[in-house]
Amino acid sequence: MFEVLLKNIQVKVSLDESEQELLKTYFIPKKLRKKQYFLQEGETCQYTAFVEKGLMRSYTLDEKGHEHVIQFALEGWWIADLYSFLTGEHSSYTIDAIEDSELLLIDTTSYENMMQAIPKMERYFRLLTQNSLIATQRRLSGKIALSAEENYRRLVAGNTGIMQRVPQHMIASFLGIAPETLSRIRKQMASVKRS
Amino acid sequence: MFEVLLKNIQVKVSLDESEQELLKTYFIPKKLRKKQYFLQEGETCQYTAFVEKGLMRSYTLDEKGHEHVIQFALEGWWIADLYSFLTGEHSSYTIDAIEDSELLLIDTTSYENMMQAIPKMERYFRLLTQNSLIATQRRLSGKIALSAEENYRRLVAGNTGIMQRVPQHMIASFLGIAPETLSRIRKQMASVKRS
DNA sequence: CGCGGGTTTGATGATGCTCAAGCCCGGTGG
DNA sequence: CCACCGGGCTTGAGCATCATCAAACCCGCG
Repeated sequence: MFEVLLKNIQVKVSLDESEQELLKTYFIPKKLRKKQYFLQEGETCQYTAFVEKGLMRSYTLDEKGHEHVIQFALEGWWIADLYSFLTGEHSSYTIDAIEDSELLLIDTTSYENMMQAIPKMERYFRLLTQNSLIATQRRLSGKIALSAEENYRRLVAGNTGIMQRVPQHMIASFLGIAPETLSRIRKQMASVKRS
Repeated sequence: MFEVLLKNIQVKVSLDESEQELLKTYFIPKKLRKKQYFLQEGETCQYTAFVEKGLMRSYTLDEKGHEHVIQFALEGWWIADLYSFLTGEHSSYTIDAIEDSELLLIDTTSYENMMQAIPKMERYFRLLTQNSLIATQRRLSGKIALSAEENYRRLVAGNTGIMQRVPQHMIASFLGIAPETLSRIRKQMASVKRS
C-alpha cells in the first residue's frame, strides 16, 4: 500500500526504517471507484491525497456549469485543494476519480505532526511544492503566451502517461479550450504530418 | 537593509537573535536602477532575490518579441526563475526592475547551507512556496475559466498595491491580453459604474 | 515648445466558442 | 446474437471575444 509513496519520498530525502514505519501511521488508506468524489465544491478539503494507484482530477465549475480541469494526478502525485486544506475555507474545486484509485490521506493535524516528528518531511514537501510551482508557472505562461495548438503540443510532448488515460474532452478542458477545438487541432496536426 | 526580510520571516517562523544574525550572512545586498536587468533570457539564474524595496517583474518574450509578464514582486516578495535557479539550466525568463529597487540575493549553495544551518528556514520556504502555488493556481484557473474583464476585476480587487505602481500595458501583459483590450475594458467598466 | 512614451479609439481580422447535427463504437438488454 | 442506446468524438456554420494595425491624443519632461 505504501510502496509508491515511500519510493517517491526516497527520491528527495532518505528515511530510515523506523521513520518509514512512523510515517505510515499518519496516513489513512482509501479506495475510490471511478467517478466517485473525493471533494465537492463548497466542502472543506480535510485531506491531502497521495495517489498510490489510479488517476484523479480536480476541476472548477463555471456559472454555465462547464468543467475546467485544474490538475490531473496519477500514481505518485498528490492532489488536494491546498487553499481549502490550509485555511479551512470552503473549496471552489471538485476532485474526483477518473479511474478506480487507491489513495493515502493525511489531514491537517497529522500533516503538522508528521513534520514535527520527521523534520525531513518538511524538506520533502518544500521540494515537492517547488516543483509543482514551477510546473504551474510554466503552464500559466504557456496559456498566456502560446496558441491552443502549441499548448497541446507541449502537453503531448511532456505527459504521455496522462494523454493515454484521460478522455479527450478532459484534455481540452485542462488546456482551457473547447472539445471541438481540440478535435480540430488534432485533425489539422494529423493532416500536416501526413503531407 | 534586512528589516523587511526579517519581519517577513517572523510571520511564518520565529528566529532568535543569533539565528537572525547568521541568516544575514547568506545574503548579498544589491541595488538596481529602474529598467536594469536582474536576469536576462538565456542566462542561468544564479540568485533568488528578496525585494526589500522597490518593484520587480519577470517576463518572457514570444517569437514576435512581445513581453508577457509572469510575475510582479514588490517589497516583501521573492523573485527568480526557480527552474533555472534549481537546475542550472538556461532561463527563458527575463527579470528587471520597474522601480529603483533594493534586493537581497542568495545563491544556490548559500540557499542549501542556510537550510542546513537554520532548519526553520526549510519551513519558511515551504510555507512561502505553498502560498505561491495557491496564488498561481488561482491565476491559472482564472485565465482558463474567466473572461478578460473578470480577470481584471479580480486583480483590481486583490492587488491594489501593484495597480497603483505598474503602467497599464504591463498589467495587460500580466493578464495575458493586449493593452488596447485592457483600455477598452476599463472604459466599459467606468461607463457602467457611472450609469 | 516640441518630442516621445503611454493610452485611447476605430476598423478589420483571426482564433476559438457555441449550437446543432451526424458518426462511431462499446455496452446492455431483449 | 443482434438491435438499440448513449457517450464521446467529429464536422459544419455562424458568432463573440480579443488581437492587430494604424492613427490620434494626452501629458510630462527636456
